[in-house]
Amino acid sequence: MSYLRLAIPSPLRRLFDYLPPADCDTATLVPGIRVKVPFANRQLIGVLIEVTETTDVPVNKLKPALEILDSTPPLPAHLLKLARWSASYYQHPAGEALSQALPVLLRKGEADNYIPAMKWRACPGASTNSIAKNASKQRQLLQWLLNNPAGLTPEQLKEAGGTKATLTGLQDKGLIEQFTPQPDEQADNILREPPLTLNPQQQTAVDSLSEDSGFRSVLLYGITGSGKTEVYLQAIEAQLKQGKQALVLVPEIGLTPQTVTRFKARFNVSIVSLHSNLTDKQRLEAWQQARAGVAKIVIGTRSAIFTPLKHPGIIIIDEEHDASFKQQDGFRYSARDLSVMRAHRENIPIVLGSATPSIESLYNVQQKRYQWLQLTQRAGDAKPPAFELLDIRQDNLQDGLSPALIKQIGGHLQQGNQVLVFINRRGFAPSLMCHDCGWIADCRRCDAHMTLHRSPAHLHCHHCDSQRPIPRVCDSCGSAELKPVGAGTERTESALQQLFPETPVIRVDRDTTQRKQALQDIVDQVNLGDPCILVGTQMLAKGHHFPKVTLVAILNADSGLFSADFRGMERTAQQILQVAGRAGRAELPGKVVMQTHHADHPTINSLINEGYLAFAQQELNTRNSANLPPTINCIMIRAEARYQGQAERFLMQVRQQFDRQDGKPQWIGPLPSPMEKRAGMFRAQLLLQSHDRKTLHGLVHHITLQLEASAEARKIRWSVDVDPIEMF
DNA sequence: AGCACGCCGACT
DNA sequence: GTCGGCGTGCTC
Repeated sequence: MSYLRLAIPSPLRRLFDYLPPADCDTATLVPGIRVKVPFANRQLIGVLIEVTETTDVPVNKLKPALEILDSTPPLPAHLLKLARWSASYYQHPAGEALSQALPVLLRKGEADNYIPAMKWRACPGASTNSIAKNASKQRQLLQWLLNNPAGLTPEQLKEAGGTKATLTGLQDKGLIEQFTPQPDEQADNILREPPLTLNPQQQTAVDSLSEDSGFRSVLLYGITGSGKTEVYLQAIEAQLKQGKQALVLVPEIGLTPQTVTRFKARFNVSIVSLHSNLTDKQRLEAWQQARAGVAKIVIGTRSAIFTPLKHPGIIIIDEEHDASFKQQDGFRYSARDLSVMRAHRENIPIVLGSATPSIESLYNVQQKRYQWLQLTQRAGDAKPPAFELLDIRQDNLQDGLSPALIKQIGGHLQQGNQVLVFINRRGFAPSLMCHDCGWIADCRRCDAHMTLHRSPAHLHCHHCDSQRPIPRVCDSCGSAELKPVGAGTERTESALQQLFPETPVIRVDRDTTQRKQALQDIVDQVNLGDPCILVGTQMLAKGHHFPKVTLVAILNADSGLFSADFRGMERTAQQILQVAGRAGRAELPGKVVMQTHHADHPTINSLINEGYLAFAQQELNTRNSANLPPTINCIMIRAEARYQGQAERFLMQVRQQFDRQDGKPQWIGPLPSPMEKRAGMFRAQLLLQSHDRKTLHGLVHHITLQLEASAEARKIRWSVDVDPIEMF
């Protein structure tokens, strides 16, 4: 008798055996296919791990599977293996990890039958001359098709302004036709526009990535404006010429239409972008096109790491330091680290690119695990920005702005330039305080103050999203003297608008860019070039170029300096350089002014005087001597529970049960999380560290299996975070 | 994680 | 009377 051993999407860390469905020839079943099964009182989609002849479960407990959903596995064998490996590395139940590697529709049991989409192309010998002069739409569309001999999808034509009527019109004239693209067909001209000329450093990088020597992991350090993207494009070009595909991962906010446009402008091949507002159906189709080899370039965020490629050629991780490559809940994998593993297994090169590489990746270079490539020259005559630390200890700040800064902003505006003001806080003010008794409006579900918003007016907790009206009087003493304390983007915006009434002040944060096109409209408006002040958060720091900005002001440069998280310093440095990178492009020299209470802080000074690499080396030394990652391996066990102390007590029991007291691995905690109460739950954490990864992982594997079986552990929510990047 | 079962409080 | 709050148990 044969049994089906399946991975089921449930939090249980084991496989489940089933009887084959009636009249099923088990000899034809391949690992990786999906099987619909009854599980408790519902139906789930499992993935076949193996067909076995034995089972440890009493045979009368086995249920028959309901349906075999695939004849061939949706996920190719090597990705199935990668997904299983990552489940074990990140200590997550295999069934859930496997399920997350599939597009949503396949998880739900949808058929995996890929019908290649028909494309349009111009008929041989077609020319715009045979179109009537007044049929400008048809003329335009035919010209566009003539420029794209590889053909265009109906979606692409719609984007270009093609309607059903224009297409049928052209088809009736025998000028265009529909055809089924062949997956492996090689476009004659891969390039749509000629590549840019490379400087020697870029050339070295492209050459190194194009040589045909299989797996290589490369850290590409490229300062802002040094042309990293051009290196990516030409490295991809080399792969496309060999009929291979490229996978490009970008941070969550990096996947903008402009990013994709740049790739589409360069290449005459099918490019799919797995952005967040695709429907599940579109996502599945894009995934299938990549697997079939039709889509030559796949651009996506973290989850795109499991996209199958028929002819893998290269993987690129842009802004590799970005935290969004690590999933922060559930299956806590790092797409960046997994992609190195994937490239290794597929024997292809991988590029990790950044102007501010993570300390881990720099360490990997020093350990000779990654190859080092650098781009240190800016294109054209662009000069790096000049930094100034503005000591605000003695200053009377006006809505968070020092007099010296206001003066400088005025100066740059007067010269007809633009100013960017960076403040990493949304809302009007981070708190609302009673002037008479000191009471502060707090969130009822979190250990946090409520943020005051003015448009629309309300109190908002940025940790649990709860909202309430602004109280008219103090909760504690009844006084009406409630004062906003501190400044966020809204307050900075209104203060600057009052100071510079003639100049448009444009706020860019999550609240002003909710509408789909909003950010793009702002970028377009700013790049018209008229003087203006941009006020914004993170959003301003990534990806967008503002050539006319000559002054970047960072209002709270200190914010991450004394963070509870040891990565605070690294984050701060990366953020400063990211924002600074917005200024001083092209012919206009840029200046970065940072307001600080710690103008003599040695780390900040070394960052701005000696540069990022010198800073990073110091940081790495500090980490090394303090026994912190990346020189040591970490696993965090977190817990959250309804009552105070409950999570901490639970973790204390875990430690007592599993700490062998021999000092390896090292236990730190349990401790309440830095914000103990969040969204109504009390949280605690227990950290395990060791230089010996095998021992560490072995112990935690043992712990998770024990916890899963324990009745005590079922009363609270616990999770395991391997290689955590947020320490709370 | 879901989902059902089951046992107590406040509603039409 | 019963609707629904969440503790407990189970998943081949």
